[in-house]
Amino acid sequence: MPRTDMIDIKEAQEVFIDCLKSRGLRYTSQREAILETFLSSMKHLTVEELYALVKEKNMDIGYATVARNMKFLVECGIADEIKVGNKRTRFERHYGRQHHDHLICLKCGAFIEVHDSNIEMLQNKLAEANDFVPQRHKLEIYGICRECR
Amino acid sequence: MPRTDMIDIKEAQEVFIDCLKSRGLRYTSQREAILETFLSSMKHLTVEELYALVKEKNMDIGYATVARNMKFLVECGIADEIKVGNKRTRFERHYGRQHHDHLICLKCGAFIEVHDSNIEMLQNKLAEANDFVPQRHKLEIYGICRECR
DNA sequence: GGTGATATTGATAATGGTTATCATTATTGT
DNA sequence: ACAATAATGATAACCATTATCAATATCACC
Ligand SMILES: [Mn+2]
Ligand SMILES: [Mn+2]
Ligand SMILES: [Zn+2]
Ligand SMILES: [Zn+2]
Repeated sequence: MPRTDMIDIKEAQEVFIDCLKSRGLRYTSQREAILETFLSSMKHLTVEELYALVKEKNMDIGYATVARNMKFLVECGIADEIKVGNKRTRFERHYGRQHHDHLICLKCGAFIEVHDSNIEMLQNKLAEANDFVPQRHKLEIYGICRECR
Repeated sequence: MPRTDMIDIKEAQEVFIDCLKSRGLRYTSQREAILETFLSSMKHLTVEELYALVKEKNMDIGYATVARNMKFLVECGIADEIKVGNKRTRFERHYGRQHHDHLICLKCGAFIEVHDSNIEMLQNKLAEANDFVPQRHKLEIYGICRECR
């Protein structure tokens, strides 16, 4: 694991601990394991996948605990939810990252991260032109990735 | 109801009938009621809402029949599915309309239809730059609409 | 360190939307 | 009319998510 990731995890840990404290909540060993496993993976994980990863580290943990705490990570700004269709919700790191959108492969399910500030700018103009105050958006392009062709 | 909508419904009816025929399926009174009610509404409807509308026209019909046939309408290119978060799937007319995206109000749930060909063009370039063959996309901007401010 | 208050955990049940099942009814072609 | 096939609709099954709650762990305070 590269050093920068270690530093990121330490920082995120502090953010998480502060966020929990401000709500009268505690930083438990389960929460530490979930946070570290999540941030180390660098993938777009489901609760089930993360649950399996935490258990691999000979950590005895319950599915509900993982699910519950991923919600807290989202509320604390450390994780983001990704909902595609009716499939299981996935989570990705949010803290320390910039906004991005996704190209999603219909064959292998890969998430390719992209960003285009021109598109973002035009989106804001589009909202403004409709007297609409934008708060967030979701752009997903579905198709076939390089490897699947 | 404006005349153009009547014509639209007649056209869509033919498309639906042809699509059903090509699959060895039949055009029933329930399917007619679902199609006409759906196309007349001009809204982004859930199965439940459409089910209620069909029943209002003193049509005795089952929920499963509405749900099943909305799937057929999608497969026949007459309707489009809209899935936002984990909320119930909504349907809108597809046949005879051009592609558009949505501004979605977080307060009242309104769907404002928008289109920006520059954004669409940039999306295609973005996909191409990543060696990705786009097939479809979903752009949703969440915020507060004019009426809710 | 002991104590009472409060939060956490994890097994399991409940929920809610969607889809499948299947006996009954309707339609079709001959 | 008959046999074949599809459609319907009540209900059950499914599945991801969320709620419940008894048992356990942690905290603040003395
Ligand atoms: Mn991502
Ligand atoms: Mn629309
Ligand atoms: Zn792929
Ligand atoms: Zn609104």
